[in-house]
Amino acid sequence: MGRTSNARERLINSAIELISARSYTAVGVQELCEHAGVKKGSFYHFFQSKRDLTLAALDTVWKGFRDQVLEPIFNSDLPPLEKFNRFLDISYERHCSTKDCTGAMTGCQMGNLAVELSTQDEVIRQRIQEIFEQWTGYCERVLKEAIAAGQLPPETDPRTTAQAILAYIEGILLLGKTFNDPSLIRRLGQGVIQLAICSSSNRCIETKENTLSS
Amino acid sequence: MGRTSNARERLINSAIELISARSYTAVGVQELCEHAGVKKGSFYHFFQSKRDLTLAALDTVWKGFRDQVLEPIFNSDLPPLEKFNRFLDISYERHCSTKDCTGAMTGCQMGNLAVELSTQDEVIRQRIQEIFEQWTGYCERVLKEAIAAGQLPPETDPRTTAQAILAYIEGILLLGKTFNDPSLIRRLGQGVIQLAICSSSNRCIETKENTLSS
DNA sequence: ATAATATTTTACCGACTGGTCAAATAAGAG
DNA sequence: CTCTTATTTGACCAGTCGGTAAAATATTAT
Repeated sequence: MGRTSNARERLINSAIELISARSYTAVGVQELCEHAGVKKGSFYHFFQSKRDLTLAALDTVWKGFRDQVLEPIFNSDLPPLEKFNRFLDISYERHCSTKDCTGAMTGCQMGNLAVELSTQDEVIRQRIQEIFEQWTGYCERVLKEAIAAGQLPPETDPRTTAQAILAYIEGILLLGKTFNDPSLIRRLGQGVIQLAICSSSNRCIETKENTLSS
Repeated sequence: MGRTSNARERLINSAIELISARSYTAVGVQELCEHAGVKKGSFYHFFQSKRDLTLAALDTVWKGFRDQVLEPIFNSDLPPLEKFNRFLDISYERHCSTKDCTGAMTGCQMGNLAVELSTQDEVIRQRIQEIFEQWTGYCERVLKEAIAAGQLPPETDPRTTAQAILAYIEGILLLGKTFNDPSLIRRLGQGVIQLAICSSSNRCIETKENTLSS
């Protein structure tokens, strides 16, 4: 009963677009409403607070990223370690197109929020921590595949290595944003495989084939 | 002639403390003034704008970091690659002590500002870009030392590798902040040397000695 | 057609935003 | 001691912040 509306979805989409382009604090509820074509009273009909909308936007971003990027790549039949290269190729394309549209490389939507809000909003921090843990879960499974396939030494610690890879990716996006230059994803992305090799031993171990060539 | 004052320095110190703990936008001019014991009129006697103070704070942070951390370590007589491990040890200690004091790991002061403001303030973005370029300059020199000492393959590209290392460090600090857990610096920091090895060739090359052991 | 309800609208709140200005004041140099 | 100048002070600005409350309005299920 009662009427229906997509204002909630419009608000979430506006939040993703505006906050990604600028920052959480730099975008106000008023601007969010104007961009979504929603009056402020309606905003607070659908969300308890600006933070609440941000949490919803965060979930939407994560779901989209997981379903459209992570799942297709990490469930594909590519050789395990090749999946990281494929991931970086997709990331490069995505960040190029947003830079072509807006003039600026915006970096990682989740990493941006984490940096801005982790010390200020414990709920948001924990949500992003959960997301990053799921994120590394995908990497971890691929690393185990690679170990099973003999492409990584059996002493490799999949969990730590997965975290190292995520850290490296986030760092690349941070640097790319700072330099406003997506090509850093290309240049630095090549090193991501090195992070996997030899991670638990200090000696370097030969890989069986040239599985690392892009 | 006329009186003297350290209000300018007090404002810079307050900016470093408050903005590092929260964020640029989350800290207002009013709060900055109260924390520094300065009236707002004085603020605008010393600085043209909030952004101006932030640029001054950025310079102070960078100078301190360079003089107290980078220079002592990278100009020391440690084996070249060992310098990165030493750097990470110091970083770990620093982030632990700020977490013990404030309850939160705050991450990289410069990286935080870069993430928050790169898309919004071109002047600040460029300043941080310059800082990061100097930062990588230190890494680059160490990598060249290591190549000369035969600890890295001669095909190593020092510039790209230096950027990769900075990206990895920034990523570790981002993840550490998100998880509010400085121990990530320890756990993930071990991988930093892997980034240097084999970075330009796709084959893994044996290091001459166990120069990488911590 | 109507009743129940989901949505929209409008007006409003106190607090705070970054920034301005001119007058008051204190301290250095001569 | 005085003159000059750097600093301090407090009042003020328009605009925005996140959030509230209640009445008006559609809309859907019956």
